[in-house]
Amino acid sequence: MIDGLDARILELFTREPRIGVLEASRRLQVARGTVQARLDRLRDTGVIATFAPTVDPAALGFRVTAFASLDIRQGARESVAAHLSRIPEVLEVHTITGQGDLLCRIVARDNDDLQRVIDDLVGDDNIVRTSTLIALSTVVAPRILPLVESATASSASEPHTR
Amino acid sequence: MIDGLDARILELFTREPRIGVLEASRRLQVARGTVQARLDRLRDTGVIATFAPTVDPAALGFRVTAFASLDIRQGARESVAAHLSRIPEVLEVHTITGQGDLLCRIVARDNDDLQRVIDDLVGDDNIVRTSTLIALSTVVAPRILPLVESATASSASEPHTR
DNA sequence: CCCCGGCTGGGCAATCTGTACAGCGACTCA
DNA sequence: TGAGTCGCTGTACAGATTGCCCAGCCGGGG
Repeated sequence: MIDGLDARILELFTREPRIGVLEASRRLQVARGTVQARLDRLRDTGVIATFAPTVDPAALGFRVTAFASLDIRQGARESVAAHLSRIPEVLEVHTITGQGDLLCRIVARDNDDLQRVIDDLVGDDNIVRTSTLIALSTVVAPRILPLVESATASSASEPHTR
Repeated sequence: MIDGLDARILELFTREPRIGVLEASRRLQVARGTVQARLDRLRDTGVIATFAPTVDPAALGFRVTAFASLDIRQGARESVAAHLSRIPEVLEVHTITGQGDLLCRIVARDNDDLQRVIDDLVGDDNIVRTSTLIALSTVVAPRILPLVESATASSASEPHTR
């Protein structure tokens, strides 16, 4: 899917985002056009989902992160989804296997505020039961580079440098 | 913490990351220096954690996302953390309240591969019990703009435009 | 009433971007 | 083996952008 050069490009832009295509090509010892083409391709294929800056909720004052598991009434998924998407503190929601039906990642300003957010959450009658886990600390910060590395073809084969 | 202009800058750069400072200043009808200063400040204060591109694991071939809850032996957190950080498919780990001790976000190429990843996970003797939830679909995709909006001072007060 | 921080509008040199083109080596298919 | 294709290189050029600086202006706080 991606080769060693792609991986190096991703790594470089992850570590030093403001670097620019030209400087990147110098660092990687390849032609500028190559970096540009690779970057375009990575974007086109969706590997790079977006170049948007990453915003830290904590720095916005939302210092508490929690995961809420919701049991919802049969067939009410659409409705609940709409409800959840109207709550700004809900950062992402997944349908999941297991006891709960939905898993939400939510944030709040503090523990009291979390209560408010949860009250908002369960404000929908289609939500039958909830269970909330508060994230106390981050053991492994969100990361992607190790995965990029392990997804690299050359890390498994591909002898030629290309 | 942040005002309306900050919020508009964040929104603009989130929607059209490649826009550049100059074009952004035109769109927002403010001086270029202002956008530049705001952007610098947002970065310095940590609101913008990074300008790194967002990589999509699915596009790398890791189409399965799961959340694993781990019960670990007392006092073995450090050791387990090190163990987890060595597994590329582990994208983030939080210490949490509740029954489990750690919550991991993991990805895998497919369901079979997920089994392999989980086997890797529980390869540490300090992990007592695990419970895995597979994400079947994304109900609300990771987002931050609604939160930015709700964190904006002007959305609550601050009458002057500044 | 003065000072200060923040925004404006302007300017300048240096750099980068977008784009194009020809050459070249490697690979694929006949 | 030969033709065609693909990706990378090196180069080129115009136009746009960046980083940085400055003077002026304005409103709020002391």
